[in-house]
Amino acid sequence: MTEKRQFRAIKGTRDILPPDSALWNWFERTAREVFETYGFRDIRLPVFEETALFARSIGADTDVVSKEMYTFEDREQFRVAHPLSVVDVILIDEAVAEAWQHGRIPRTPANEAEVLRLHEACRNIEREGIPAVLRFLDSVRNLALGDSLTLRPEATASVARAYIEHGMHTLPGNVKLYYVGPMFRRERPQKGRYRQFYQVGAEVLGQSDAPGIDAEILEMLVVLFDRVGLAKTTLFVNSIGCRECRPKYVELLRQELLKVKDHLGTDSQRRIETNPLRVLDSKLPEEQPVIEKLPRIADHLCGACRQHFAELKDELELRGIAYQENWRLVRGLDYYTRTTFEVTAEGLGSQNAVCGGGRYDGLVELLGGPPTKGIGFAIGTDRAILSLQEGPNQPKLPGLAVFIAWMGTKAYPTAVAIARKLRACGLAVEIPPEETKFKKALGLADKLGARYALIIGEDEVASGTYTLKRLADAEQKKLNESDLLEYLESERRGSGA
RNA sequence: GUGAGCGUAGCUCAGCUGGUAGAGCAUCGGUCUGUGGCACCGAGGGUCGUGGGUUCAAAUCCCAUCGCUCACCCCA
Repeated sequence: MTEKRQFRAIKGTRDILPPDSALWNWFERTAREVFETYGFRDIRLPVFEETALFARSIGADTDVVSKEMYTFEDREQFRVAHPLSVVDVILIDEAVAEAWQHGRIPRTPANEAEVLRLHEACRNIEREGIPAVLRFLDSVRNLALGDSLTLRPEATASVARAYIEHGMHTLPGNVKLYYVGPMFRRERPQKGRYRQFYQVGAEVLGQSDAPGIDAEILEMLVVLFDRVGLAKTTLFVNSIGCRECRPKYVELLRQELLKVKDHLGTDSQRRIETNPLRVLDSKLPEEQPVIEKLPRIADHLCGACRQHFAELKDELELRGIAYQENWRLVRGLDYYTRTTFEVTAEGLGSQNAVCGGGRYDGLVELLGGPPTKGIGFAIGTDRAILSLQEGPNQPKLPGLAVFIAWMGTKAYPTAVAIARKLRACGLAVEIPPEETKFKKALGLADKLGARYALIIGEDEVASGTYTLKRLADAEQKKLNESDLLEYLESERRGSGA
């Protein structure tokens, strides 16, 4: 008897089914097309990396790293079967001893204690019997043999790692890369937030931090959102300064917050110590008057940052990009400097950001690479799709073009041959694998949303002309094979399919 | 991690204060053996999330558990 329980997608993951998957593909394809027109090229990255990469880049103190990552140990040795005899145990014991000697077991204090315990258990097997064997097996299992790996919670760190690893700083000009794929974060799911979620993002890495780079990236975003028809998006920009001026501002902010501490809620009071910038993000209505009076970072930027931000805004004007300056827009990740930005859209519930990004001039160096400037963004695909589906601009995506209704053993070979030719023209064609009455076939064609039904019976085969019926208005015409191919191919181009 | 709401057919849901399951849509078949959408008729499909308790009797009341959803924390 097989088990009756049903398998289900695990919490925070989901299946994207047709027809939704078509919308997803179209969105990602459009992003690729737009990005490529801006000179970006695809980078395919692993979905997991050394845990330390994320800890270093995102910041070990952030929630993302401290409690929201899918981290696992990459074990590869001592996945031993249960020992069948005392001899087996002794053999395993010897193998462990040798591995320890040669450093194949990482020499951590925990492992050292485990190895000692394991040897002790082995020695006592004759005297104690089963309990010692169980202790022994426990210790074998507890050995932490592999590297700590983590499913990527975001991709910027991976891009930076790849940039360094492949010496991309020697490439001519700025390195412009985009990526598309899943990310993983172990959070409580809610609207627009999943444990496996998808992003499309882009990064520019190189020697220059010219505001024109920032502006171009924002232009590219606006163009993309416009092209996919995302409704009611708003671009917010801010500058959060650099390593020079930001710490001074944060300290000033902390001092000011302490003065008004009594007017803040418990969450914000806690943030005064943990991350004062986040207080600015608070949505609590009663805190708003207090927050409005707090010092603003724009007034405390160093000369260079102030100029950079001013030039960015000039560049945005120049490009005719609508934006709102939002002094309360801060980023949670440690590596951001200067320019930060976010795009919000409608229909998303409380998680209304579809895109976030910013400049991270110190990141590559932090990861051991050469001094490098960088800026990038990530679009939350789940949210973009959600907003698209709730918005007014539903793209019409081409579906099935032709359903071939055939009857009679003489018609079948002709139908199969024509199906292949139509498909070779790029048309989506469905052909029933077994004889189906025209009535039923037409009904199916209709339900599948086909634009045309091609009717092939004994008569058509005999005359060499086939009946093409347009399902929308029931108009029929008789065409020979070459006219048919020509007609449908021009129809395909016309429908943009 | 915290809080709230909800779990009845593939989907959306009804089933009032307990009397052992129903509708619409969808699917399949028929009316209609070379032509779809409409209409009519019919069929299949549920151990009412799971386990326990109260009761003569539980989808309904109680407890537990699992799951889903939304919000908070945090963040894209």
